[in-house]
Amino acid sequence: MDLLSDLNPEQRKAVTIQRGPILILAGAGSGKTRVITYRIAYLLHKKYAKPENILAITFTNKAADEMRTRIFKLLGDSHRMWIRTFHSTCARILRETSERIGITRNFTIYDEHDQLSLIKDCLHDCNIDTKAITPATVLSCINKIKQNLASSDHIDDELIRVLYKQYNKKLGDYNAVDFDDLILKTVELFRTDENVLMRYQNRFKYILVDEYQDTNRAQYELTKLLAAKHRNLCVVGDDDQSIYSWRGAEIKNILDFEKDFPDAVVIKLEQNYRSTKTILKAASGVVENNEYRKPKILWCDNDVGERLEVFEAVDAYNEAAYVARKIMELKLQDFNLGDIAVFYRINYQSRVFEECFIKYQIPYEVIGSLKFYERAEIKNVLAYLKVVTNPRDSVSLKRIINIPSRKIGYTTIEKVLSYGKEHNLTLYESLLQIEKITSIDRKTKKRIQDFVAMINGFIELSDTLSLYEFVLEIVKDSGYLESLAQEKTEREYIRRKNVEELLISIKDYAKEYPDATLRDYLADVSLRSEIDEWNATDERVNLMTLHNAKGLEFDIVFITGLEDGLIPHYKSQYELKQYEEERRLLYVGITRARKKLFLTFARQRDLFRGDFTYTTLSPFFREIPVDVFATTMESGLEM
DNA sequence: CAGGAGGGGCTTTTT
DNA sequence: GCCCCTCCTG
Repeated sequence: MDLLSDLNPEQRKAVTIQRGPILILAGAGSGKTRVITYRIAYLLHKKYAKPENILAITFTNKAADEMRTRIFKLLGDSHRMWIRTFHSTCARILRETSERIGITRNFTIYDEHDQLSLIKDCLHDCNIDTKAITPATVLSCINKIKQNLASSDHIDDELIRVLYKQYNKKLGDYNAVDFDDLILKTVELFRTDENVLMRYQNRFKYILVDEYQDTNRAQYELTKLLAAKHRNLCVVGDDDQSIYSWRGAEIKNILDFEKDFPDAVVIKLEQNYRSTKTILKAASGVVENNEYRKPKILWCDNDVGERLEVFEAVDAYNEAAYVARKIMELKLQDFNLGDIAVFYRINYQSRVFEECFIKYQIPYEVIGSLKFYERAEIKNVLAYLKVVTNPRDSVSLKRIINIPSRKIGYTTIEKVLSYGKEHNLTLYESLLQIEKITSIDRKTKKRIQDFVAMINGFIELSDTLSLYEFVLEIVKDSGYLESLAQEKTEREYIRRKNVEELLISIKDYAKEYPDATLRDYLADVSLRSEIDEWNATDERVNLMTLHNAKGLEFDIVFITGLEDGLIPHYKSQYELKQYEEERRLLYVGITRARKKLFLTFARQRDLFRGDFTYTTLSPFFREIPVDVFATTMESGLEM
């Protein structure tokens, strides 16, 4: 098979091992995606596996789409394989078997915003002041418990234990799950139902997990359960690129793989094909200072390349102007704007770059900050769809009952809710019995009855219309589109444009997946991230956080805001494990660059409007070997 | 009882 | 800049 000729000996070994557990420690730019795709192609080509026996897990939907495309190019077919993220894999498994865990196929997936609404309701129910404990704190505790597969009996904090139970009870009542539930409930299902587990074990004879260093406890457990029978588990990752511990990721999953599978074949990919020698030297200089890592040496055969340019800016505006000027120079040198990326630690930093790039007329794309599917107007439309598929979803129902304004306000909802609590009914069921609630006046009852009649009408329609026609019907009939059409303010205009954009995207979706139901659509969009939507083009500079940069590469990279308190972030300064993760974050950023790297920092930065602080240089900056820097610096940098 | 206007608080990273 | 809370009006 000639595809093996594209590979170096280590890569080839990883691709051709027929069975058993494999750990691939793949340094940055060492061709790990190539190894995974070629391995899948090889297994199928050699008839070791059928397409339906393959489960490949990626970190983002975008990575999954790319992998599918690559396999399609190699084999001419990529159907029946499962190439998905952990979350979308589990969503699908739960959909196929949901009745066994007490939810229906129509379950709603709650995002962080929905989770917070639910937690606020719980706090409200328990008469707890949000000043005593913030909803965000509760959310973070709940997520952690689920990510670590912790038992609720072992929660020390009484308050959290009560809230945790209440929160989960509500999710159950609403026929809804949160992100972490997708994994957690699948693990629980596999643990309790041997037949279901066996069905999936038999199906997935070969399992491949990418970015294994960023799996959490629940994902680890899920992987182990699925692979227990055939033991053809191939995990790929790099401990130096583990940057999601705050989301429950445990670096020890990759460090201890050989303990879990003593017969594992370990393959190290240490040749970097991406960057210049200079860039690699800078990256190594930084990451070598970490204590928690497997020792390794990344090397490359590429050119020495250009040295790193450093700029000390007066403030963030000066920093952005420098980046803009450099980008104009690069453009004159025939670089595509699409080959250029600007990275920063926090989304907030993107604003100054945006302002500046508009002024300099540099086309750009911001990836991540204001996520399309998290915009209020988009969530409103989706909430209508969620209520129609799952009327028990009270978070969505509450969201839309008065959007557009129907004069059904807070006090009325409270009355309906307390009636529901008394009679053990969901919000929707209570609305159906609105006649019986004596404390609500005639006029309000009429408004509610009209609303319920409208929703019921939508539910009936959902079977007869196509996905696109149906959504169009809803935004028109509900009066939502019209309410945005007033265009009194710039904001309302943008909102309407966004809703129209959503309609177009639904049309495209329906074209791509003609068989997809409303339920499929909702599951898909609930699990889509901003990076998934991003399409690299030649014409626009890419702006994103260091986290979003993982797995990507660009000719030219700017890493900005190299200041103490930003990289490392001030909240991660005090604990060594977090501190080292910040160092890895910088390492990830540096290793994205193929040809040229720019580092910038600002002497003062406005934390938020008008409040300036003087900064000091990032301690990580001093770890970069001095001889990789260009000698001609734009300012008198004190080293 | 609904809803708009105005004021104060806080911002890490995201499937 | 965004969200949430409060206060006031109709």
